[in-house]
Amino acid sequence: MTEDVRWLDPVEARAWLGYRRMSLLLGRRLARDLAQASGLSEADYDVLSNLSEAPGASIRLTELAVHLRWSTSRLSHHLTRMRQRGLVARHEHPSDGRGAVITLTAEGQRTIQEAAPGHVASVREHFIDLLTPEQLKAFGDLSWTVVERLNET
Amino acid sequence: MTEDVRWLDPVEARAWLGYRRMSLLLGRRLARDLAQASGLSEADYDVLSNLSEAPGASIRLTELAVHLRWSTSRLSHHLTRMRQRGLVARHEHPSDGRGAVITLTAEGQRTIQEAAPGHVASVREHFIDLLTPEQLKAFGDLSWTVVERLNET
DNA sequence: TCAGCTTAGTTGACACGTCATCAAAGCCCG
DNA sequence: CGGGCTTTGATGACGTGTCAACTAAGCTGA
Repeated sequence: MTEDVRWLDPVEARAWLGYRRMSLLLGRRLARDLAQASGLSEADYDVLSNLSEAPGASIRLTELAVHLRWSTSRLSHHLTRMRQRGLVARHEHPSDGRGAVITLTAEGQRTIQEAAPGHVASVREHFIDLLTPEQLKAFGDLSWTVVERLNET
Repeated sequence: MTEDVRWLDPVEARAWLGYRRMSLLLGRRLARDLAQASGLSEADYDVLSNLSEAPGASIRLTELAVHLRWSTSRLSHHLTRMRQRGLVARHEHPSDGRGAVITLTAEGQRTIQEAAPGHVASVREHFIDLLTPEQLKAFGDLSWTVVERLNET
């Protein structure tokens, strides 16, 4: 039982720790900004913005889950909470008796419209505007490489 | 009340969506791998590895929280759960009556040692080994730029 | 000394995400 | 048609992270 583990070299370790720390701090910060400004969580924001881009602000639950890369379980739980807050509504599907069609309520519509400018500003302040165009391009390439690999399995 | 929001241009939007998606998928995947291989969460792993690097595998709670960039509340909750599983122990501080000193138990020691090789392999498989040395360097620079900015406030 | 401020850590309530399990409806093929 | 397989979505249990409130101990200066 010999040790043949390839530990991370300094450059790799710096990148990995940088990722972990950025992820932790950036997520915390954006979540806080968003919650204080509009009472939404990042999850709420993602649901609402996806919904508002759907034709008719209306989408099948499973389809929304696919767009978000969420499990249907997660989405179902989350929609229950959002529905209780009046941000979304659930309707029966006209032809599929199992189906749930989700729509944006007027309040959900208003909430996302009011939240978006501040959220984009926050994303700019803490991420986008700190990077050069070259860095943004490189980061886009890199992140989608990782994502595509994860999508395979 | 005119709209002067600077929305994201295509390059920016690609980088931001790439980050969000990578964060979601990579976190989910690594958490799953780690949990299946060793029954640890990423949070557990971070606590144990920080603890094992501390002199005497022993550290003050607040100091550990600073290293991890966690709130003391989060750490206190988490240590309660980890202590119930026998991974860590809590002792009184010799000179500060308020103090909690955290140590790694033998089982915690063994668990982190067994978990580490697989976790590093997983990090390599889904992240590090997908990138060129230049990309790793660039990503390290970029992520620490973001982190340093977040540390300021 | 001791009153008031600060620091260490705990706790409870709540939102969140995962997994496993389930019921109901749709589908497909004999 | 009808029996099984699949798909949709809901649900309960559980571990996690946040915020606010709190206790207790240490510290500081009149």
